Amino acid sequence: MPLRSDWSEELCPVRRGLDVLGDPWIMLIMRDVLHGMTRFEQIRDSSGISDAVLARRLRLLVDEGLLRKVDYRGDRRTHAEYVATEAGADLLPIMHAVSMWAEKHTALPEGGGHMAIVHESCGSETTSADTCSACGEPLRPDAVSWDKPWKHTRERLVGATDLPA
Amino acid sequence: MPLRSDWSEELCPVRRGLDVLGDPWIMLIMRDVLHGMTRFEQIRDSSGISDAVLARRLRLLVDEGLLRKVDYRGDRRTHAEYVATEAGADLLPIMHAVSMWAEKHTALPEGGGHMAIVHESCGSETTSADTCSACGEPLRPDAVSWDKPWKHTRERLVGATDLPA
DNA sequence: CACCTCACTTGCTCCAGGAAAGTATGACCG
DNA sequence: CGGTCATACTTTCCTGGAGCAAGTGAGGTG
Repeated sequence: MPLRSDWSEELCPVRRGLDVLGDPWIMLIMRDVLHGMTRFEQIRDSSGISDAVLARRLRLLVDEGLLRKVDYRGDRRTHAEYVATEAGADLLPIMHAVSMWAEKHTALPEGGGHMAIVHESCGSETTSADTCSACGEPLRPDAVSWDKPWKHTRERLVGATDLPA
Repeated sequence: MPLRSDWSEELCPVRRGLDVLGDPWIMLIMRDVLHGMTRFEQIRDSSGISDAVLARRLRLLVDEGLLRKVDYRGDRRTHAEYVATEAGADLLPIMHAVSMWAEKHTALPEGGGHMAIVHESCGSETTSADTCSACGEPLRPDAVSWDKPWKHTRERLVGATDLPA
């Protein structure tokens, strides 16, 4: 990745992973995409990223194979959309792990609350990042909801769409 | 954290987590510390970080409560040492998740190989980031080894040392 | 007391980030 | 068929952190 020294050839997989993920915006963009926010302006408004940086990151994510850009026929015109590939959807366990770490080790701000990660297949909250702690099944994105009490929403995620619609 | 816009007050826990973790060096430093590399020069030489950036990151990590700085009486003089707190040791599932993602979705470089994460309590490799997929126990850092075939080593991690030695 | 090691700090240049404004494309509107 | 609007960027400008290299200061050593 051109934003920093290139770690894609490192032998340690943690370091190779950080070559892509060691940037605060990457994960935030992918979080939005997995919540069904696929359009440029949706992601920008949701994450607060600047136009220039968002454009660069989206290009990077497409190059790295985490996102796929598709032209989507909306109500009255075609939009550009970014959807997660399997590599992108597979960031979900990392997001869960980050979320669980933050809930345990950062101060809950005013008005916040515990975000439960719910495995819709079995209906239970999971305490593991990658495997449902209740039923033992692997957590697939399209079977997971994030329950956000501060927004009074329970949002179902969307999975990979490797095949064009 | 002063390196970027402050996200510590965000309601979304993913974003609060990225306030600390959205930097490539943080995770790399913590990886080294969990491998028992606790001294300034060890971390610098292992990770390739520059002196100035390492010093700033160590200060940040101490401020954020992921590391604790201790003066350690060595062979002939006292050294500064950085050891993981519980908050620091709890990054382990995130590292595992990053490692597993990278092994699945990045190209293995020349001379590389699969890094197995071994739960020493039961002797099995785990495929889950936070819970041993073989025996179901939570993965504690001091019961985990990383098997690195390219170095022909199997390195036992060290856990949190919240109480001064 | 000159010298060494360790853990930083300082200075310098360069490039990425953030904010705001500009632009290209296509759609719809009269 | 020209004007306006929405969308998805690109460009410009400024500031600040990254990376490199050299310096500094506190202990300990011969």
